[in-house]
Amino acid sequence: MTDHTPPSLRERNRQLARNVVLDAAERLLRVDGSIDFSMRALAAEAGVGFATPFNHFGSKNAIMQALSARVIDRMAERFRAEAPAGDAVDRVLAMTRIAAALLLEQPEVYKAVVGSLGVAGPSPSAVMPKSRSLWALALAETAGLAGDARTTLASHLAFGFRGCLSFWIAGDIGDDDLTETVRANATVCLLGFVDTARREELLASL
Amino acid sequence: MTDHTPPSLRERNRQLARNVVLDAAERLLRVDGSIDFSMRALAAEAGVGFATPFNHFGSKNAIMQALSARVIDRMAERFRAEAPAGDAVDRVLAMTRIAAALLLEQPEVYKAVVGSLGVAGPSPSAVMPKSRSLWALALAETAGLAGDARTTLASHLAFGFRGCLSFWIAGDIGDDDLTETVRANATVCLLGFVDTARREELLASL
DNA sequence: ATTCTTTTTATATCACGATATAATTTTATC
DNA sequence: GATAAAATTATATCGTGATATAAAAAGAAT
Repeated sequence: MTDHTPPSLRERNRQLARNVVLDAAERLLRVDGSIDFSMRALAAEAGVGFATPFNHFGSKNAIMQALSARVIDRMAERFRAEAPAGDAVDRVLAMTRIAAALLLEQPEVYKAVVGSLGVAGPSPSAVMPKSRSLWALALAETAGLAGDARTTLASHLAFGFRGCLSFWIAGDIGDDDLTETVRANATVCLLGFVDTARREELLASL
Repeated sequence: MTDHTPPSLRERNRQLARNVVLDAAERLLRVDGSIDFSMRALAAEAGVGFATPFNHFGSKNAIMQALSARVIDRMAERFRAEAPAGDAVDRVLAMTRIAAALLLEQPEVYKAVVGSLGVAGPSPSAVMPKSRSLWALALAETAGLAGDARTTLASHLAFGFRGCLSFWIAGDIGDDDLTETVRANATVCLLGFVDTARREELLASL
């Protein structure tokens, strides 16, 4: 599946230049706390010409979407590193905690980054497959769920999480409430797929 | 609670002018199918000065958010008109159908409108209370659910629905799949709160 | 080394969203 | 009706994202 052909020098520099731009964008988001940095400032911060970020990504929003993909990668990375014990329920709840903790490390930055996904674009954003596989990772190869719910459940965990983030970004959910909200949301999704004893426990946690 | 003081002539004209702008924005969204109309074109379409929409709403995005509120109002309006029979489960599923049908009447328009909610703004968007009360309306005064789940469930139905819309807007969910997706999502949320017989029926519908 | 191709750059230009200002019109009060 | 207050307007201006163009630099191929 993965491509093992050695990347050419051109391709290597290309990826390097892309990361230079993305890192610079993240720095500017960090200091401004908002998406309101100019493409001229970005080019200057990255140490490249004004047109280069456009050549690589096509638009400012595409840069934000590329940053979004890195956010999901970081969540999966942390989840794998932590390797939470327990069944599928425990792992999903751990994922909500890990994901929320990451977002809350730099709320303004990640609000701007994740918020860039909700806008209509010319082509599918391809973020849904990434997000779904994040939750499939939490559900993977673990007991504790009824039926073959894992495939469909991953999607709906992704939907619910995304919805929580939308309201968080809009300011309707405060930073202090995010962790609890995403945990409760995942709990509601899981509730229909666990056995009776576990169900009582989860219900009580709502 | 509601204010019954007679609106002054000033206030009446103010509301009128706001609606003139919003209607014009909706027309432009209809013909362009995207948010890429200029504020100059909007002012011309509305028959007002260039600065007037800014005076009323403050920004282009605030205009889109005002349109979003009208969308939710329309969903509630249609739900009340249809007054679906059945218990809470039936009513929630009916709401998903009604909401999706409305959005699919003008997909491009509503993608642009709803998409404007996902961006970080200076103040809370106040859309979450509206959205939550929409789902509370579907759940209201109806049997079929365990515990006092209604209050919290309304929130999580709103989260899940919002998440589905985000992926729909991003193009990851096609128009053809929206109705089924939001139905399945609400079903997952409801699954943990219904009795055994109903649960089997809902599970089979996934 | 030299050529050829691709990429990056500087520069100019465009329409846009947003704001400030002052003139004008509309509404409320006496 | 005259006057004060408030809202709306036209106009000018600013920095922005995005694009086009041609020059410069970098890499690949012979």
